[in-house]
Amino acid sequence: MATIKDVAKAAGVSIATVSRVVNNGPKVGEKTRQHVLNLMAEMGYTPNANARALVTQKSRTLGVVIPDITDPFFASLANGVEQVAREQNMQLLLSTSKLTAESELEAIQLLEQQRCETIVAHSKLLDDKTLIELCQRIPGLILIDRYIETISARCIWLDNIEGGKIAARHLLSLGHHSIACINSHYQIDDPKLRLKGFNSIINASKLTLNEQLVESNEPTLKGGELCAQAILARELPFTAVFAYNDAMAIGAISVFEDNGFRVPEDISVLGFDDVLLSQYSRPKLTTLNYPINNMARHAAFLALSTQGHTLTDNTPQKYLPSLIKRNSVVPLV
Amino acid sequence: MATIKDVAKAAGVSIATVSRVVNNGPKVGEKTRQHVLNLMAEMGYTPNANARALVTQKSRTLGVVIPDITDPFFASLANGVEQVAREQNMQLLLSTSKLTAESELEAIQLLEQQRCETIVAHSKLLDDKTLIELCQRIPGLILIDRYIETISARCIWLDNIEGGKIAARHLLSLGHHSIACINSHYQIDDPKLRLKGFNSIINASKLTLNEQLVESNEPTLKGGELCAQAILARELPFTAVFAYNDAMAIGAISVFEDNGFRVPEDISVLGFDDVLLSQYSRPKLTTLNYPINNMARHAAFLALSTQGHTLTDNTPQKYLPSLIKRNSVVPLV
DNA sequence: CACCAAAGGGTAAACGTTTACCCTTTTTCA
DNA sequence: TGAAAAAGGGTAAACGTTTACCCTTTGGTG
Repeated sequence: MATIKDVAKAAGVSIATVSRVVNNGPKVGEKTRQHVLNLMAEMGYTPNANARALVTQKSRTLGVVIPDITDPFFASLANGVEQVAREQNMQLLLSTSKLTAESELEAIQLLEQQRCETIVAHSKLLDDKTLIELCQRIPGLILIDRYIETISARCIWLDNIEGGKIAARHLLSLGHHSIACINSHYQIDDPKLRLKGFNSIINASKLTLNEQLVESNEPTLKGGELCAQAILARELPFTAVFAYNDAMAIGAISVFEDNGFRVPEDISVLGFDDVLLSQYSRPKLTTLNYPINNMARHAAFLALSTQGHTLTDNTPQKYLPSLIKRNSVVPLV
Repeated sequence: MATIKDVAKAAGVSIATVSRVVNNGPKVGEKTRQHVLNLMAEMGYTPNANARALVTQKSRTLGVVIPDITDPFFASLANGVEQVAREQNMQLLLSTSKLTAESELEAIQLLEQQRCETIVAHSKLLDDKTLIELCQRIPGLILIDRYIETISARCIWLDNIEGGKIAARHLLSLGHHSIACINSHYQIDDPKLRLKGFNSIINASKLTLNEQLVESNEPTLKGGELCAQAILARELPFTAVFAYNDAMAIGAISVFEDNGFRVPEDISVLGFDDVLLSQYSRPKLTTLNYPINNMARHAAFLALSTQGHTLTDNTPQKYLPSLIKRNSVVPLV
């Protein structure tokens, strides 16, 4: 592979000159510039980003850590960071973590080795202490979907409690009083917080959530199906369901319909996340929008500004989900 | 950020020794190793991947070019490459291209600059000539979802014609004779080839495809809806639909149902791609599986072997879609 | 015509590693 | 006991760039 030296030699100039034409620098005459440009094209010269990064101390690289690109939610997250990378003429380095603390740590460290100028990490399993240390050591590290008070300036998160409240208010306002909950059984805060918010509103209106109508499973289509079956098996009356996410909601809907219930006529189903899926389902899903793409963009910018690249605006780092009304939730008649 | 020199100085050894402990090299005594290890941890030392890449001439980096991570099909592609990266202890560099030739070229060049050891590129818009040149210059470049005869050894592609044939045979075998086609209007080969294969089987059984029942639009949910509306507007009888992809199929289904047709009872709908979506839809989609994840893995391995990393097996590089029977297609009664 | 500035371009150090080669100390074994 | 081999560790070049600093030529100004 041709290096700057090869080009310099071929052109009969110094490497400094070649470097200047590559970077559109000053101090190079028009004929020389053209001459060098021609030779570069001819020789197929491409600057070596590693060497550049080494000498300039800037990798022009943005890292992102997620568990799974295949999950539309995380794809959307990665997409947000990618957009910023593109706008800033940077590259996206993607590191995936398995669902273990060690794996998350490793993913972050790999990105650190690459000297990413900035890292947006979705870490649910690493403990606060480790994350705090990491943030101290890595200036451009931003945590997304996580809130740690000590380093809140480095966090971008969604208010899950408020999400649960919004859901409860909406269902209540439509006259639903017997509501089932289909939750994730993952050992992270999100499911607990959403249920907590939901419960608080239910209680505030002198109602109680029937424990028998709350089921947990993995946050997937299959998990949703299993929860729905379990709930149906109890043979208790209910008119609405608050699901942990859209995939579970869709799984539940299919079970309801297979059992002769119509959605939304017999049972209203409220999702969470507003992933693409929710627009493809029948009926189209009423859900809570999780502005993950915007949050990811924000995280990326924040990370850049931490490095002094851009000036930091002061948009609050706590986001709120918003209700998207489609067709899976209707008023109780 | 601490460098190897800092650690060496603190430990009172040479940088060579530190380098050896970092790389688990030989020629370093147990006490020295421990001593250095402790200091590294204490100082928060992390090796600089750029410097390493420069001196070893290996970036341990795998690049992938796709138009959009958010599209489940491409997410699956990226996922395949990512799996290989993980297995090989390498990093994934993701570069997205807009739907223009220049943008695709730029995305590849960006990855080339990073000296990715291999690049898996999904390029539909770049012309053959440019791609051939690129393959000549970049040893680890592999083209996925594209077939160019001159460089077929560098291509991994799906047999779209055969896909169309499989679809036609299946529908015909179930007794469907009046079949509508909902196609993509993108100016790439895939839609044409699928229709060509489809047509060839139809003709072979002395039937003809009614031109009035063929509609094209963008390969999305919306596009599928528009096609379905256009076809319905013609008021011609048909009992089955062959859609370009699952998204279009789902869009079409929703239009059919909104117009009082039941799927599959009144109209059978056959999709293509077998993305996650197809399992989430109601009815679950009968579709052709596009083994993109495997193809991407294969591409990544192929790219690595081109570099002499692994030995190349001789799996054929042309893949065939396979029929996945779910619930959107039934025999004509 | 002398002087100076501007324009064009070269030299070499530095970035953080790896590794071939060399040197010293310790161990092994005849 | 002595020599050779093994073990442990150091020196310095090289990877491909960028950039501060320096030098030479040209042209303009008084």
